[in-house]
Amino acid sequence: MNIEQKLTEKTIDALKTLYGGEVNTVSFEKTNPDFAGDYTLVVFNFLKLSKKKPEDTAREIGEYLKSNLSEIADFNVVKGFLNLVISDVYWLDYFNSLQRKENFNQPIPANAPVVMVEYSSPNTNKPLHLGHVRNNLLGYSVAEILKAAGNKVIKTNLVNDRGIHICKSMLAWQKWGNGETPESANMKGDHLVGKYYVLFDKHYKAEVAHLITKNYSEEDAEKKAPLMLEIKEMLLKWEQGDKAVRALWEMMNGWVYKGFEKTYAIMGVNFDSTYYESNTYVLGKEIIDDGLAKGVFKTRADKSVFIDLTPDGLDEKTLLRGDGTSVYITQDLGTALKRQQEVNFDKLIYTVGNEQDYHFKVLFLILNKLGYIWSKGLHHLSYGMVELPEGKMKSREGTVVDADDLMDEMIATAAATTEELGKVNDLTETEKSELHKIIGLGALKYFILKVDPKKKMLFNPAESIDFNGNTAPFIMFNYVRIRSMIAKATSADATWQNTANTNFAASCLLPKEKELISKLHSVDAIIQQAAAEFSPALIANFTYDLAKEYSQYYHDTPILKEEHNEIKFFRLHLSKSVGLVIKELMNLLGIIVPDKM
RNA sequence: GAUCCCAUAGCUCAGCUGGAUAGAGCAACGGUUUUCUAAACCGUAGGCCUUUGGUUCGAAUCCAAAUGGGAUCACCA
Repeated sequence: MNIEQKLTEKTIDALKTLYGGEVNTVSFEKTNPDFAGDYTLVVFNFLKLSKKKPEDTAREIGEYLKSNLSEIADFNVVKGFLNLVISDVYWLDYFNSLQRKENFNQPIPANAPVVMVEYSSPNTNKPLHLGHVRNNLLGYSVAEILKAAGNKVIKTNLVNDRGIHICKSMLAWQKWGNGETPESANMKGDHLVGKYYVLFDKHYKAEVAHLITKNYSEEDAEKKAPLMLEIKEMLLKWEQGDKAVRALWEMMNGWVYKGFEKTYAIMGVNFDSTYYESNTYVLGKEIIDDGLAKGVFKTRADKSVFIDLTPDGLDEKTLLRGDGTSVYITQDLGTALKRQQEVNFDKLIYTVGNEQDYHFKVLFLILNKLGYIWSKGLHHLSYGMVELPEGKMKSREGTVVDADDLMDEMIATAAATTEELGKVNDLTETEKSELHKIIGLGALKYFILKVDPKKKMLFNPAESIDFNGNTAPFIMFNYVRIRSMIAKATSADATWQNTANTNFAASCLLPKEKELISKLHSVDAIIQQAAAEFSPALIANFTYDLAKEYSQYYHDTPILKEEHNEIKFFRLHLSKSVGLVIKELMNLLGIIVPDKM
């Protein structure tokens, strides 16, 4: 039982003994740094029970706790706030018992909940941009956090590899590509395909403009433009399985996959399974029949199937076209059912931007109405858009920040900064470039993940991402100092590692040391909270706080230079623990920490 | 027209399950290095927590409205 649970339990006892009150739960908070103490109980809520002044109530509870809990060294009362001072002995004992494991990926019990995390879900007509980067980093990190919190996690990707937008780049390449390939163009496959997607749009817009000069309405021009007609025909051929179209489709998608693989590899994300919409888009018919049989869905005169959600404050939603073909939501219904049948998940997390809030609301509601109990386990991890100073990114208007370019720039900046500081000249070129990658990508990942996923975030390309302050390089820097110090200590005298801290006098514990131990004490709770809220930002901000505390400690406190071995060894052990925790928490964000920098 | 989301320092963000004097980083200004990695540390300055009303012993936090910003409401995905 940890100290918070003990406090809660004894406080409930205190209220019963002192005032005869039955209370189910009380909550403590960390004492405000301006006051003496570790935990604070706000007693205003108990005045009805005590029928006494706040100060008296607080004092009486304080006295009860002090005499019934050996961990409490002292207490003080300020107005209605009861500040409890936990004894140094408790913190030191806790630290001694803390056998911090090397990483959080402990064996997961066989009966652990199965959680599927879907993320990335790219279109195969253009390269990934900053918006996708946020999606990928979030999905990957949330999956890792869920693992650390004791879940069986399956990372999954749903690739949008078909549809009219895919045909656009295909047609453009066919018309104007002259057989260009990624090799001949010396270009990543996804970028090459993206080039033709943009090219299509350019020609298409020209056609539309031309038709408008011939007195077509804008709407008509968009529909009648020759390229639009060709595209529709191509899509139809694709659906009919036309050999030539399919071959072109497979070739160009192949290019894109090769490109994506590279991007994923450098980004450091991965998947346990991948679904392709070209396979899943026909799914869902089963569900349609089921819904019709249950009377949840209805049929219109033209044979299209829909559900009336107006009683739920939503609209009518079409689920199947009149010609019997699937729409987006049909496929999602089918894919959800298929996944449930295949992996029997307890939870399925969809990492998708908040522009699709309505879609997922409808999707979950429909599954619920169909009586699928498992639909309660579905969750839309809805994240905010990444905006540029001039607004939202738009692929077609070219106002996107390309993922590959951005990562390259980050690595280049990291390289320049590292060279300038010149602290790692003993590394080989290979080691150096690996280090630049770790620092540059770490900075980018941290920059994105430290923001609450639910909120939109702003990225200003003109201002480069910081390497100082609340950043990954700062956190890494503290880790590296610890590593360096420990290496020195060990090469001088390795015995410290085997020395327990049992002889260390609690009276020597510095306030900062107590704070650091208290911080380590709350790591597990933070991980659980981050898992419950699907929020890597909580991990990021906690890790920064820890690193900052440590940085101050490191600055103010002699460690290697401490003369008394007992104290020196304790400080080394404390530093080592902080280092391990930093490493583990950063890994949950998908960030690697270097040994030198 | 309807629904949903957002508003905290010059900028980017924490804090939001109600609690004490609202915190970081960047940018600005000043200081710290013969001593464990200065990508650091310390200090100064910077706030009507968009506004108004309500609930409460107590509101940045909960509720309502207003204002401003964003998104969504396809037989598109």
